[in-house]
Amino acid sequence: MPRWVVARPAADDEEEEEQESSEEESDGDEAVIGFEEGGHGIAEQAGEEEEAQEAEQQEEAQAGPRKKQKISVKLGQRSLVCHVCGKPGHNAGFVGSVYLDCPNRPCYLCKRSGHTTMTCPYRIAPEHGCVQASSVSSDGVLGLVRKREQDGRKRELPMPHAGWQVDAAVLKLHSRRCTCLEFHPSKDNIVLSGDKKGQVAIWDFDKVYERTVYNLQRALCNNLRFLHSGDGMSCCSASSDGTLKVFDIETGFDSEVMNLNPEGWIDGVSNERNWGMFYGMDVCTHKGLVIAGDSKGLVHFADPREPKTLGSEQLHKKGNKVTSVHVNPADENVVLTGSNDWTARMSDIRCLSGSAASTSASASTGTSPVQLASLAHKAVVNAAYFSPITGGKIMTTCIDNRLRIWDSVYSTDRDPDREIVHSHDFNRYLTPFRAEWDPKDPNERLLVIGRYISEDFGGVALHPVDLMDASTGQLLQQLKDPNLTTICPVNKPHPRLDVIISGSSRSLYAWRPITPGEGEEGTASKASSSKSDATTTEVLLQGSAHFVFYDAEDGADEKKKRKAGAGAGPGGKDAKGKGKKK
DNA sequence: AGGATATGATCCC
DNA sequence: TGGGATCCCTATCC
Repeated sequence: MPRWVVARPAADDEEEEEQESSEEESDGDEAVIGFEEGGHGIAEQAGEEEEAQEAEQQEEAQAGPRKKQKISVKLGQRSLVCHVCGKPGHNAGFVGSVYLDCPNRPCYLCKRSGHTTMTCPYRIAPEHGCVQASSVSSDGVLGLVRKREQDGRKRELPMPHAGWQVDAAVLKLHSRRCTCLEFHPSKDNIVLSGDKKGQVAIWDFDKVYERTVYNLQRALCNNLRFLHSGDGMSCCSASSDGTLKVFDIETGFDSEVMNLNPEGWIDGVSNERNWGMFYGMDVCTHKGLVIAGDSKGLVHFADPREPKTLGSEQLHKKGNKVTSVHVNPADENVVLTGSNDWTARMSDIRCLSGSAASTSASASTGTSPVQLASLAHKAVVNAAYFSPITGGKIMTTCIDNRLRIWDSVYSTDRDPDREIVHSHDFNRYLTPFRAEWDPKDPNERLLVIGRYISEDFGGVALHPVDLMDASTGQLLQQLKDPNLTTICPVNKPHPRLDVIISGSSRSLYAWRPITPGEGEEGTASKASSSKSDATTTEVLLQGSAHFVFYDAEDGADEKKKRKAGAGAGPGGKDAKGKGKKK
C-alpha cells in the first residue's frame, strides 16, 4: 500500500513569494501526484536545428531564418529532416514514449556504430559481452571448489524478489534536486538526503510524514556519511561551498571541520579555478578520520573532533575533481578514490606525507608512493567503491556507460574483470549516477543503479532503477512505477531492510518488495491501459490505502488529509520541519 | 504557456 | 589553453 506525502521545501529564509506558491501547491490532486511537470510529450520536444548542410540548403533556402524550432516527429510526415545529423529522409526524437535514434550516430547506449539503441545487443541482453566471474563459472572441479570457497556455495544469485513497488514517498521534500542519500547507522527507518542547495533532510520512510530539514551548507551537498561514533547522531557533510561540516541530526547543531575557502568569495579574486569544493567523502570509523576529495585533485584528511586539516595529498591530477572517496571496509588504511581525471586510484594512507606540495608532482605521473593502483577509464569516474563486506572487489561507475568490476583488489593492475554496459551517462542537470553495492548480499554481487534512457512500459516512458548482478552483468530487476516518471540518479539499498531509497528530482521514494497477494496495484500493469495523467491518478488512488498531505509551510498543524479511505493518516502529529536558522 | 537558463563534460577550432 | 557549440530523458524562473 503505497503512501505518498507532499512536502513543501523548508522555508528559504524569509521569502514572500512562498505564500503564492503554497496555494497552488494545496489545490487538489495535481499536487498529490506532483508529476505535473513530468511530461516528455513529443510536442514539447524542442531541438536545435543544425547549421545548414549542403544538401538541405537548396530545399530550405526559402524557409527564412533558421532558429530554434519545435521538433515534432510525426510518422508518415513528408519532408523529414533529422535535427541530429541535419540530413533529410528521417528524423530523431520521441514518438510517444519511444525515442527514435538518428541512424547516423553511434548507439546512445554502448557508443558503438552500426546500430541504434533499440537494436543494441546490450539493451536486448544486458549481460551481452560480459564475462562471468570465476566464482560463478561452471567449468571444472577446481572451479567448483573455488566457487564453493569464494562464493558461499552459491552460483545463481537468488532473485531478490518477485517485484518491487514504491511503498512510500515524500514528494518535493527538497527545494532542489536530491544529490545524495545516507541511512542512519542504527535507526532502521531513517534516511538522510542532501540537495543541490546544501539542505539536508532527515526522513522517516516508515512513518512517511516525519521529516526534518536543515539548511546546513550554501551549495550542493555532495556526500553524507555518519561518523559511527558515540550515539550515532553525528553526520558529516561535504559540500561544494568548500566546507566539511559535522552536524547532530537531532538538534541540527553543526561545526565546521574544514573550509577550503576561509576568506569567502572575493570579487575579482575568486573564480572557478581557485574556489575549492568538496566532492567525495568517507569516514574512517576506528581512526576517527574524515577523508574528503576536493575539486583540485586533493584529498584532505581531518579529525572531526578538532577542526583542523591533518594533511592533504594530491592523489589525483591537479585541477580535477575527486568525485568519490571510499575507505576499504576490511582495511581502513586503504582508500579508493574516483576522479574527473578518468582514473580511480587505490592508496595506502599510511604512506601519507601530510603535505600536498611534496607529492603533487608525482601524483600526476601516477607514481606516488602512496598509490597502490591506478585504474584507467575512458571518461569521468562518478564513483568507485570497494565491495561492502570483504572489501575485496571494486566497482566503478563511469560516464562512458559502463560499470567496471574488478573481482579482486589484487588484480587492479589488469583490465577489469567485467564491463557492464548500462545507460547512466548523464547529460546535464542530473546528479551523477553511482552504482551502489547491496550491503546485505553476502556474495557481494547485487548492485543498484538508476537508468538514464527511458523504456516504454505500456505507453509510458519510465526510467527504471536497475538491480544487476555484478558477477554476470545480468539485469535482475527493473524497479518502476507509473507515478515515478523522473530519472532516479541517486539510489541506495538499505543496510538491513528490504528497502531501496531512490532520490529523484526533489523527491524521495522508498521501494519495498511486493508481498505475495498484495499484487501490483498501482504499478505499470494497471497504468498501461491509461494514457492521461488523470487516469494515472485514478489508478494511484485506487491502489493506495491513504494519502497524507504534509505542508511544512503553514507551521505546525498543516496536515490535511484527502481522499477517501484516508483514515490511516496519522492524526495531528507535529513534524518538526522548521529547519535551522539562516 | 513557453522561452531563457543554469549546468557539466567534451569536442572542435 | 580557451572559448563556443553541443547534448535524448530537467526543472525553475520569468
